[in-house]
Amino acid sequence: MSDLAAALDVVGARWALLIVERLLDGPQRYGDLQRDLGVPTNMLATRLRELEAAGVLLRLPLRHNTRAYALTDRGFALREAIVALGTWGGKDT
Amino acid sequence: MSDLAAALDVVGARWALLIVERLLDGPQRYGDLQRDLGVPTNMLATRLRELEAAGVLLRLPLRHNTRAYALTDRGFALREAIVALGTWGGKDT
DNA sequence: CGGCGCACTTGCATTTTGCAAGTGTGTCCG
DNA sequence: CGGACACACTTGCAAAATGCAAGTGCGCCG
Repeated sequence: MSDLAAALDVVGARWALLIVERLLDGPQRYGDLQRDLGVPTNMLATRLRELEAAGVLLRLPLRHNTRAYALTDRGFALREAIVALGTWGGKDT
Repeated sequence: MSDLAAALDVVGARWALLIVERLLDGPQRYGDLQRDLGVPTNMLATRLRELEAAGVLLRLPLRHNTRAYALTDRGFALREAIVALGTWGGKDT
């Protein structure tokens, strides 16, 4: 399996890279991600579980039933790829 | 819609980036892509149509019922993003 | 102790993906 | 001339992913 295929296995699913992009700005709570990205709640829950299992992000308990999601080092390492893709998507030519 | 979302709209579908990666090495024929990537034939046909419509690649007729697929400039511009993702995917830490 | 906000889960409908088999067409071999 | 073949797909259907809407559990605040 190529390196690219390995990467897509982790962050190739729908919404995954958008979630990571949002977390590049710092930890976010579930409701924030949901409202900012417009992602369906069940998909968000599923992706957060997968990305946590993949070591891309982790859960920070805040209060009782409130927590934040933050990128790990591995997660922050996606910044270059995300910036490159964003740059490409922004060019209309 | 963010730049990243715009990019994923074009190359976010399954197999799309793998097809583009393969074409970075130069034009390839349908059967080559199919065998090299192991992508189902109906998905390959669909993706090639979408990527052509998006201006990422184009069809080069070779002979009778033989053609090659080659990246456009817009397609080659994905190289940086693909390399970045591949690098990320290759790191085990 | 009753209602609220937050972080989810659950139950389907819809869409996407995948497998396997079939189609059309031009070339090659006899 | 005719039949087998390679190539580039298409088609039919099953399985999996995605999406919508409503529901659940649980501390907290009044």
